[in-house]
Amino acid sequence: MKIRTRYAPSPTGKMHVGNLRSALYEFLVAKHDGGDFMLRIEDTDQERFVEGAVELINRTLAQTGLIYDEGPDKDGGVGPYVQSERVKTGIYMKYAKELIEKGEAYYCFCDKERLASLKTEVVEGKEICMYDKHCLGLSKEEVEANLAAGKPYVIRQNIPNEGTTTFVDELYGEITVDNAELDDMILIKSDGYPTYNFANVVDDHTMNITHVVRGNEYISSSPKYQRLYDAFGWKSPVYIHLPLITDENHKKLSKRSGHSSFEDLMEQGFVAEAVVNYIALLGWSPEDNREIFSLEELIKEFDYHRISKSPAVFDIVKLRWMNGEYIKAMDFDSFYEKAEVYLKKALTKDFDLKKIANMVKTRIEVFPDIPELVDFFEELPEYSPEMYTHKKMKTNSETSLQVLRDMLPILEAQEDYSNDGLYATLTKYVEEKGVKNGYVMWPIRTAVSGKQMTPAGATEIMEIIGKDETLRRIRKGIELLEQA
RNA sequence: GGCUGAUUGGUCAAGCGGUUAAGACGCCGCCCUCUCACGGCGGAAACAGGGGUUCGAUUCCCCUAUCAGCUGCCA
Repeated sequence: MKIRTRYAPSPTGKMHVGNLRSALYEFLVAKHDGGDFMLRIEDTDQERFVEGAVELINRTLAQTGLIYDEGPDKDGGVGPYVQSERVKTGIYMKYAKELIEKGEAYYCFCDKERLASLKTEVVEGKEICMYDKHCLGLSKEEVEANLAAGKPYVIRQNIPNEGTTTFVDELYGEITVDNAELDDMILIKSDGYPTYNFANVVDDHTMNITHVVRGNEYISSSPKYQRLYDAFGWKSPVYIHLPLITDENHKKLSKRSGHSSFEDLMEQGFVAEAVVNYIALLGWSPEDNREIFSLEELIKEFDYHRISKSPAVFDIVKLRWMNGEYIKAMDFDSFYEKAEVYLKKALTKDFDLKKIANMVKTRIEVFPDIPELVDFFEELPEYSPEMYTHKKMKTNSETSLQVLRDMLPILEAQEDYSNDGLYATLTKYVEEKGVKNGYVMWPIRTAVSGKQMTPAGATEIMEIIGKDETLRRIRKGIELLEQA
């Protein structure tokens, strides 16, 4: 049988790393087996609906390559399934009534006040209560009368107080709970909309979802869902509950913890492929030690049995490393395409940007790293003469001053300001003096860059900034050292 | 509080009764080198604790601790 999975987000905002990983795994579970992946918008809570959220979800899925296979669309294309649309078909109410007839659900007319009076214990600021099945005792006539009177109602699942319920998760195995622990959850709200709890079961069944892949937070309500499947006489799907992704403090990722939505990551200069690759490895590992995977390769390698059970910390440092790997692996043209805008943030003069881009390619992890790496080309920064002192190079302000003074006339006379030409000139001096390369290179590089570290050597820098600017900067260095 | 689950270096993780307990990120050192980075080599660093079961437990069971999730007419 063909595997069918779905990503079922509620449209309440941006997609966070945890959401994205759920979507990824759902996609991979299906695609690894040649199955279908669907998108279903769970918007039965009208109050929480956020304008534009559906578009955002669609865009994120498209950017990451998680293309869904089917779903209704006005234009004849493929769109997501939308629960609020399905409500109009009356499907949820129809099934809820079927449950009532079977005695697995019942009308409840209790108002807020009565429900509030049930609340007994307060834990961590939250009141805890279990519904007392008050309305289960209503006679058929009483129910009819209430209905006829137009009294607001909800439909609740009827769960016995005895016995246990068991469901099987592919990763966690058999999980059993006492029925007494299970509240008679609301299936249909008083506004006629189904709750997520009910809609997901009806939808997963009617959409022929074979593998329900979802976050760990649903594991404790799964027994209730299992009872629903059983009540309907439906075959339950394969359950795969995913471990949580947390922040560095081991707290569930939230919008407040920042920088963890896919959108934010994109803004921070990460590439989508790297993000997908990284989160694939948060909670799953391949058989071998490989870490770099394209989506295609993930599809090939992904075996859901290897998903781990314990929560994982989202480590932005490792993501940055991985992003750097992706940048290094890019061909130059596509790299330049993305790098150009950041290069131009720091450089306005007439530089050979491609040459500079090449220097920077192995030195950045995200694109926004670029400007501060190259800004000295544009303008020589203020720097301290102490920078001329370097233990290993055996340089200090005196030797540096000497080198700069010696080199100035040579560089003034130099016509060829290509990297090779300059290098030849400098090494000639090195040989004559019988010193180490760095003894000369360090002070020159310092003078022309004003920086402790640069993405290129002295001669490459000189080639970029040209003769006039080189000489200007060297004179400035001499001046600085003379004053010191 | 109750229920459910998780627990291998700082982090991601392999391991599925017998291993010198992989690998990666990060960190440190060395090499390369016109600085830094890249690349190469090496290093420090872990089975939460206690009981069992077993000839033998990181691996299986129980207890404790810690963490997390759930405990909504949210999903």
